[in-house]
Amino acid sequence: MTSILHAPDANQLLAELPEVERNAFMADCETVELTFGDVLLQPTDTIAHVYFPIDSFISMIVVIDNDSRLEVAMAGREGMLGSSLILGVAEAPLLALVQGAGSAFRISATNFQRRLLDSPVLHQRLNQYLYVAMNQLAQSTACIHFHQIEARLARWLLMTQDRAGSDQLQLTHEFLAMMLGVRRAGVTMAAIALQARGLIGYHRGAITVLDRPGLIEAACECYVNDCALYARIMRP
Amino acid sequence: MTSILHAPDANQLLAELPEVERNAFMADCETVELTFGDVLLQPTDTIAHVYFPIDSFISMIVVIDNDSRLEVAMAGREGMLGSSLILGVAEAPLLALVQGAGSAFRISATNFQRRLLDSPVLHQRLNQYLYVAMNQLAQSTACIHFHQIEARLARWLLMTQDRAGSDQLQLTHEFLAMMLGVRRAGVTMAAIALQARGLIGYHRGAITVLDRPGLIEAACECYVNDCALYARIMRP
DNA sequence: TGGGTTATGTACGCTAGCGTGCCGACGCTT
DNA sequence: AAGCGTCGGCACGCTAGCGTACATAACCCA
Repeated sequence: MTSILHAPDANQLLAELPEVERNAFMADCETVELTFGDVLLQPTDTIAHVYFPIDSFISMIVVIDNDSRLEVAMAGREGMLGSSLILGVAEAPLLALVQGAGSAFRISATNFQRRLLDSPVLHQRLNQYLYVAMNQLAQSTACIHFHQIEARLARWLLMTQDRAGSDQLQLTHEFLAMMLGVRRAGVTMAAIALQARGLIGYHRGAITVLDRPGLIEAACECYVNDCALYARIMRP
Repeated sequence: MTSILHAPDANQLLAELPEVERNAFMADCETVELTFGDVLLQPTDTIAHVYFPIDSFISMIVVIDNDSRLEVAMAGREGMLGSSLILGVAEAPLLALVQGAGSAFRISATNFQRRLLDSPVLHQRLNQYLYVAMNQLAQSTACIHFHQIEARLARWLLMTQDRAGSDQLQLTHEFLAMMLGVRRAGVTMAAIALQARGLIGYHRGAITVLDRPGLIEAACECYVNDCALYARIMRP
């Protein structure tokens, strides 16, 4: 158990807990495989399980006006799905879609809430995560409003690369368009521009990050701001 | 004390607590007057006081790229300022600006945290509020991205009217432009359109809501969605 | 009463991104 | 090897909103 959690691909919310609490928590967890495209939660669903991704990652998406979609948050090994249960609310606010296949720890809602009560250290760490997520959500709102597609795409690819732990990403322009809330043709234009600058390469549903520092340069500052906020709050 | 809290203009997060908890909480509160334009918190400030508006209200604003601003949340008598302390994080994520002058209950950060520990009922209610605020923030992100200025302006006026408790609002187009993250001239166009439909009237910094149902019609659905969410979670 | 300040109306050219639709190229399947 | 579905490139006209700037009008104070 301990070995898994100390592995580079363990979930970061759990990995840094004191060993006693971690073992207790893990005893209630099972490891599940998530497949690309799985819908884990729909808005207003009752949350049955909480997920802690290991090498998978999940997109949280707002559905508005029946057919518009926009990704507003992402959870990979640095985060979790089902965070409203930390607040004691068992309702899902957003559409949760598996965006990167892989494994995750899963715990039932009732066991999760019991563990929260048992372990103030866990509770406090998850509260801090919630603060970070909320803050990032607010910053994202402004990012999505003010920044251009090309910079937003660059930021999105960086965030995805971090969570996928690979510089090869399986994504179509169509899918990216839904995430960013823009036209598919708009993504194509932005991708062409990034490719022309030698930052990425792509071919039929596979994007490769070629120049990560360059991509950070091309992205808006929101990417580094997000990273800095997480680091500041989660690793004091 | 009780009379104040049962008055129609008491803070709704506190008013519905059991009497014992409410009295204990109120003992640590003082009533303060907030003036239009006061900056109560800057991003990364340490939170010294938590505010529960009575007839005042506060805008929470993201500052990005040094000079762009965008309001992402509002707290009036239905809400509070300093909610990250509910999570045990004493850092302010956003710029908090007094947008409607009036009074508020104020409690020090340390007393607030003590009261949270003492009163699970209070803690739970504030957790629910945090869920609502987070959910509204996510919906707002999509609203700001997809909806047009005119509909967003209508929504914003309705939200402000609810919190001001008056159909007379003291606002310039300039100020509205900052809130909505658009040009002043864009606000003028939208205001002209709403006025032409007989929904509002205005004159040099004062806007009057003339036809509230019509304004709800003109606003995007986000307004009624927000109200419904608050009602569903906060008054079961 | 007059001069400055503030709020609003309006106009100009410009750009990002929209909705749509079509075409070609790739690659999987049979 | 042929056929079909998927993916990406591109082009069309269009719109919302931008940045900027200037003009009018109301109000405030001296």
